[in-house]
Amino acid sequence: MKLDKSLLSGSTGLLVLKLLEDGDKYGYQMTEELRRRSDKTFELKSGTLYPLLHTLEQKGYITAWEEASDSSRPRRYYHLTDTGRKHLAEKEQEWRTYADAMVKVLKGGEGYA
Amino acid sequence: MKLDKSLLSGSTGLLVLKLLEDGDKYGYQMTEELRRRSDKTFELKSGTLYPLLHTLEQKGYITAWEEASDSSRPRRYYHLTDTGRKHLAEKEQEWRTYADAMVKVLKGGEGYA
DNA sequence: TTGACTTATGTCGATATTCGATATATCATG
DNA sequence: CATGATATATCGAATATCGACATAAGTCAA
Repeated sequence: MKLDKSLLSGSTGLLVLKLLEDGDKYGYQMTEELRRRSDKTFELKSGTLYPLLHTLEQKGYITAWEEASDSSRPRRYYHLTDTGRKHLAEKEQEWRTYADAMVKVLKGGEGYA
Repeated sequence: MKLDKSLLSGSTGLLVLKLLEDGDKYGYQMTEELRRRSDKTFELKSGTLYPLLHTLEQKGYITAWEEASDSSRPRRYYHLTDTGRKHLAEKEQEWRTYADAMVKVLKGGEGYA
């Protein structure tokens, strides 16, 4: 089944921050883990992920550090800051509020009309 | 609490079609009913609603008819077509899939790492 | 009666989000 | 040695939403 990607847009930041709650991770790893944890529902594209990570870093929610490596291209690990952790908690609450409201509307309007 | 409007963006079309499932409605009425049924969580702006209605009409999901009136500005009522009804069912299913995946990710990754 | 508020539909430009395409580079596997 | 996986990144296009603005009729109180 082809899913409309825009159905939950705006929540990608929340998902990424949530992944970092468990510990530092690098971009590609996040893509993989998100696919796994969501049973292939969320497939983050590189064109979405990397600009998003830069934005989250600019906002102070995450910080980056580079894995030391001689030969190959270094991995950029990201770390969830205290500010990011607070922001994540707020966003999680917001999502629950929205999801609850959605359920209410989808339940039907028989009792209202 | 100020809610981030973009958190569930993309689902507005689904909400509007859902409202029309109960019967024909006009734009302003949808705004009111959506606010009521969602306990003030969803507040549809006119700048969002009217262009959206025109788009849904173009796609054949809804049809419009004007309330007969001599003096005042006529209300534009919208009707859910069969195509729209099918589309609504698909979108509802998609939303449930996404919401389920969201819950899985937000549950935490302890069991995965 | 005048001013404010609600009802009602609509456009426009700005902003944000996401995707697809493209680019680059390393490593493992056949 | 070519293909695919790993890994990060940019760019332009498409889309969604909002805030501001415009218009116009009805209601209600000072």
